[in-house]
Amino acid sequence: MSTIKEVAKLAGVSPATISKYLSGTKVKPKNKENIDNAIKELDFTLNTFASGLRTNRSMTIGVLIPELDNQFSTSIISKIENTVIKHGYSTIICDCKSNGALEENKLSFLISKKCDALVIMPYHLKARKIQELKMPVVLIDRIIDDMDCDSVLVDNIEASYNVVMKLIKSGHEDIAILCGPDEIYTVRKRLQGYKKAFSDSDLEIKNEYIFHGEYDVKTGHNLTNEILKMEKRPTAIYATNSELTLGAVISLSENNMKIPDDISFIGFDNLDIAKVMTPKLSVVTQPIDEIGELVGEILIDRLFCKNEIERSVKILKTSMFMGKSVKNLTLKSNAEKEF
Amino acid sequence: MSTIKEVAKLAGVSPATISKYLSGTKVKPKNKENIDNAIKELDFTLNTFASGLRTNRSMTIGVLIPELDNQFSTSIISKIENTVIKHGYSTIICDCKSNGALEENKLSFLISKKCDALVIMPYHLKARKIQELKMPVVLIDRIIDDMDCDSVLVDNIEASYNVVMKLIKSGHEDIAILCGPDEIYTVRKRLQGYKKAFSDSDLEIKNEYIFHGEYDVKTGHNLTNEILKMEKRPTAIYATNSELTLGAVISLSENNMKIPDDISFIGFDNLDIAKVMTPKLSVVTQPIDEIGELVGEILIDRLFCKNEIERSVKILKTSMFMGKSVKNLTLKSNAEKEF
DNA sequence: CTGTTAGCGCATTCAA
DNA sequence: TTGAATGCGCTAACAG
Repeated sequence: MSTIKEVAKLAGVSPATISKYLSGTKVKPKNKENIDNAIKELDFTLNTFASGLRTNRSMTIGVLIPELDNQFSTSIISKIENTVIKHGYSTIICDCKSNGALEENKLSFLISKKCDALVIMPYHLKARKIQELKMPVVLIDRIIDDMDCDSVLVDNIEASYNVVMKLIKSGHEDIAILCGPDEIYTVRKRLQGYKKAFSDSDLEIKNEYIFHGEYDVKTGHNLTNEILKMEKRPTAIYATNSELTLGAVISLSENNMKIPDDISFIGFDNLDIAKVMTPKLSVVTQPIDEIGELVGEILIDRLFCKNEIERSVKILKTSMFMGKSVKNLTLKSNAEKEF
Repeated sequence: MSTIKEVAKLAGVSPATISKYLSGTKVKPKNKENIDNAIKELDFTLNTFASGLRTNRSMTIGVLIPELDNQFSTSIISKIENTVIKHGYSTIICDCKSNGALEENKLSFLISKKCDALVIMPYHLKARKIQELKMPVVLIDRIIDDMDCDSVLVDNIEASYNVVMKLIKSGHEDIAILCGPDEIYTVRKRLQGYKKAFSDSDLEIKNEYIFHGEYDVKTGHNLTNEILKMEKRPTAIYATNSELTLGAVISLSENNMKIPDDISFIGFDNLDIAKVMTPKLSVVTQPIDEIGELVGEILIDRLFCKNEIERSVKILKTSMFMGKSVKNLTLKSNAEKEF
């Protein structure tokens, strides 16, 4: 590996000039040419250790997520990368495999790598742990009330509320909801929206229709199997994330339950299969691109403006992809309308 | 951030002693105690920049994969992490979003981060690029013949060969194969196995049944739609990776094609849905855990034994998960047997 | 616009 | 077993 010194010698200038040139300072056109040639000649790249040691910056952004194998996370990461790369930053991605202990390990790792900022989609991470961090942090999918930390998330309560209201308006009262672990912020919020819709409609919330498990395919599958065995089976199922949705759909298909004739269904997240299934699945969709871009922009703001910027909490709206997976129970005629 | 110097002062020893202690050298029991206390007291961690600058090692392993959102990749990464972490190494994961240019960028990034070794699951990366790397590299899913580089992969030819033989023995002669882009090593090998099975069976290879596209869900979906529109439709479809399999299955379901009655099907990779679909899907399964562990072990060997170790090329066997997605055309009786 | 100087925090000599 | 001295490659002050 060649050093700045060697480049300097070859280009006939001082090492400091090379360093400055590399960080954007103007140099004489002739020097520029010489330097460029020397760099190419020696195949020179900055030693990130030395540079980091001096500046205490790594030009990297750490990303900590619960699961790598999740389209929601990876799409957002993709967008974040696109944004920050324009400003010279790269990302280091860590997942904690939905494991609380590993989550803390990985957080330490990102800190030890001297990331300049972090993006965290918390799994079990305690608010206090996040508060202790002495660097810019942007949270995804979670808000910490008494903390000055940027957040980007969707209005999970409203998302669920809209889903359940839609079902209620279609005549459903027995609506099962598939939830993840209660420790996760989005799980609580999505359930909250479900309950609110019932309250606002003066309907009873039936706890036997509220199901909890992991945020994974197997859980969606098992819980749906359970539901189908219930004596008083619900007329609709609402799955609150992509894995639960996938698992539920598989179970329904296995059990020869036709959507929406035998049971109505609304899922969550921008799943490939939602749009290609027959009938198309109605799902809550999150503005993934917008989330990723916002996170990227907030990061860049924080990194470039040392001066205090106001805390930025962005709560985005979800939308619904309307398939044909909900049966309208209020239409008693033959001309039953589905949407 | 505290430094070794501060720890040294607090512990009443010299910085050098701290450094040595941290890298495993024995110290007086009393000193050990003092040092431990001081480290805890100051919440000290090594500065990776300074340490790296001095040693030229980062204790990290770079992992470069085509897609983050792919269970095959992420499961392997998971296993690799489990292995190397025991030896003090961490991983930095990069994906190139199935984009050749990005793949080279990310490779440069990993190099600039001074990774001590790389694991690469190549997308479009040229063999020459890999050869130029001045560090241990373990390839997954690819072998480079005239290069002294460790590889771990499965016998892709055999995997396909077995699939197609199984179909042929069940009386199928018109077998469509869904392939990814021809530039990818596994794509060529899997097609090769397909062709070999035909040759060995003295059957004609029909090029109209060989389909190429991306390794993604949409391609699987579109190609299968195409197949179903063919005048002379094949009696079986073989999808050569997980995304193609998923896409194909969705298309078949949309088109009300019953597996295996209307068409036989064999997929690829350890898909969640394969085992829960009705009927269960027959798929080629790769020994993911074994691959990950082998890669991890090879890495550790390379990193700890500077002396030349022999090149390690591990070619693992795939197996088949036998569902009920293949119809036996040779049985003309009512008692048709499926497997 | 450019060069000189100094030191970031650590690991490694070498000597004790 | 420990400590003093040195320099890894770079950047930031400062002076020119």
